[in-house]
Amino acid sequence: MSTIRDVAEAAGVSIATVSRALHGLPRVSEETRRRVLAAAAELRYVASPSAASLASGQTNAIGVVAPFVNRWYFAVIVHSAEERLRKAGYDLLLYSLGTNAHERRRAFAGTLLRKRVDGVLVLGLHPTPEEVAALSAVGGPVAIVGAEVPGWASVRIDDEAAARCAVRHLLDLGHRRIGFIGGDDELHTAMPADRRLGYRAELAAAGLPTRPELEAVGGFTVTGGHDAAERLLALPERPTALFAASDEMAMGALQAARRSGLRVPEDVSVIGIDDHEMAHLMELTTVAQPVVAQGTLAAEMILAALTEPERPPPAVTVPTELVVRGSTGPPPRRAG
Amino acid sequence: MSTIRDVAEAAGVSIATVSRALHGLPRVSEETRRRVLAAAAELRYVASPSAASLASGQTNAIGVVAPFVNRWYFAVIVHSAEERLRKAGYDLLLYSLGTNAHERRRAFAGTLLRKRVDGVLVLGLHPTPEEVAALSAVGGPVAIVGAEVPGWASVRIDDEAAARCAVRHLLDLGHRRIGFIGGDDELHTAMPADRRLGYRAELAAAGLPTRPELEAVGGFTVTGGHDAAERLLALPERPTALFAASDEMAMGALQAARRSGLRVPEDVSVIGIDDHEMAHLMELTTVAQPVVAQGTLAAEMILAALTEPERPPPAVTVPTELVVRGSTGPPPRRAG
DNA sequence: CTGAAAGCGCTTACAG
DNA sequence: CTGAAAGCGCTTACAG
Repeated sequence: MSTIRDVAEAAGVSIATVSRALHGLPRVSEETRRRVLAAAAELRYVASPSAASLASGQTNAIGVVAPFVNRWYFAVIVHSAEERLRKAGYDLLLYSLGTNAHERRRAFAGTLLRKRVDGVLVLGLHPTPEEVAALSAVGGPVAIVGAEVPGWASVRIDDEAAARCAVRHLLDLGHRRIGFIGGDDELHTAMPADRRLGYRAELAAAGLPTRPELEAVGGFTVTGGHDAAERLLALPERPTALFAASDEMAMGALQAARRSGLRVPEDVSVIGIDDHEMAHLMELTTVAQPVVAQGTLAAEMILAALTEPERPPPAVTVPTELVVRGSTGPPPRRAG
Repeated sequence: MSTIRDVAEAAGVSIATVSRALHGLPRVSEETRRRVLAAAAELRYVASPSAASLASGQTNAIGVVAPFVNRWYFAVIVHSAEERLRKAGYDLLLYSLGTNAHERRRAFAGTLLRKRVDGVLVLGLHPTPEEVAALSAVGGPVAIVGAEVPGWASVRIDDEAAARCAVRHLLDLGHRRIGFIGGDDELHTAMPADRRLGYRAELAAAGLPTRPELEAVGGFTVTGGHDAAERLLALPERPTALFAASDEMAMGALQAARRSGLRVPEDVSVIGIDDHEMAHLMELTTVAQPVVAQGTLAAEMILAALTEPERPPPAVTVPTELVVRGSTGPPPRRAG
């Protein structure tokens, strides 16, 4: 492994000049720059990131903190953010916390990230005020996807509006008994109450009461959605439609309906949020959100903050859109 | 941000002693160690990874090179590998190459990874001999998932055997006209010819000829699988069963069949490979592979190689298993 | 335009 | 058990 010293010798200049030439800094003659680049290429020189970081105070790496990467939404965001950051010359350090409270604490306390990254991207987590303070103390800019945090750059959808849009679609079709499958609000791991609030608000706007027995917990997983739907569909007064706070839960609901011998949408309608890559396949009606764009945008927010630290961090809300497919229709006659 | 010097002063010792105490090295008195740990905690000291790397020659980071992270198989492996590596104190640097040949070259040339990681995990790629040589020159141990490379640790399934198992299942049910949906062998991005070879071999073993018109390219995506199936199902002599080299392509095939007005499995059977998390949901028969386990195992292989560099790298083949669900059945009467 | 030198914050023989 | 010192490989004022 060659070092900057080897390159300097080969090019017949000092290491300072090598550093300048390689970084494209001014005040290096074209002739010298050429010699240095040739020598570096010849020796297959790659600068040591550790040494460069130590000397410059920059790591050229961004940390991504997410609860999972093995779930569609997070995987897509990580992928698109990585692509954007790589293009700007940054590495991506992955911190997937799982449901491990200990890891979560370590990550947010800064133990994991301090002195290691120039900025942080937080995905799908609602940090507590203490966590926000701790992560902010890490030093670099922070951007968050899926929530809004004062002082941080953020990009997200309007969760309440998305939920209202879904419920309105069902109301427009004539449904009046609409079940809700939400996440587990205890965990603070994903958008918490907003989608539930939207569900209730839209019902209220239509003059319909909120019925606790129509709300179930699906934990944002396919299986959780299935089980929640199973319970809702076994109710004496069966709902004619189910609104799930994510497509994965909605897919589970689709399966539960089929297994209960119910036809979709003739007997029961199902709608989700996301526009998961499989939603099309399953003919699932959903409120689509731009996932790739959110990852790219968040990455760009960090890059911008790195360049212009004094700019106030932007808080962007990206639009959602109702995508009607085959899983929603009018309620069955006898129920309507 | 406090440095080791601050801790040394607070504890009244030298920085050398602080370093030893913090690393749990011997030859530090209990009393001193306690003082150092207390001072470090008090100051919220976190060692600079850059400085530590520069001085020790170790980065405590592992690079993961994969074509995608936004596909189920890769996302699951990255997640499980990260979990295992984190536990051992290693960071995970993500390099998702996409289909970008330029990025692929950079990654394998070592430009991206040299001096940056202690080891490399390669996922779902079949590196060329030159790439193998280049990545090996990066220095640390390399483990690969999904292929076997001389000199590298590896974990994978027997792709040919898995394919034969799937085809045998269809043959046992009585199918004789079996279509194949494979990846794009040009790309070298995933398991290339092995699953196709298994398909042909099992047909041959049953005394059936290989028919080019029954083989289609699905590119390992849902959409690609859909389109490939559409073409196969439009054949004058329609196949009674489709074997897709991945579950995602099989799911696309399921949809294509449905759209063509064909019932599954009454009119056409469909089988995949993977046991994707949605396979259960779609009642898809498949040859299951242990994905989480492969990620964990590969991570452990790297950790082991880091500890005992002289040990010859292991090459492990993990077992697959036929999971029969609702998407396969006997061929329709008139065709059998 | 170029170089000598200080310094980034650690680890690690070496000496005691 | 502990410390002084060298050294890891860069970047960056500073001087010329």
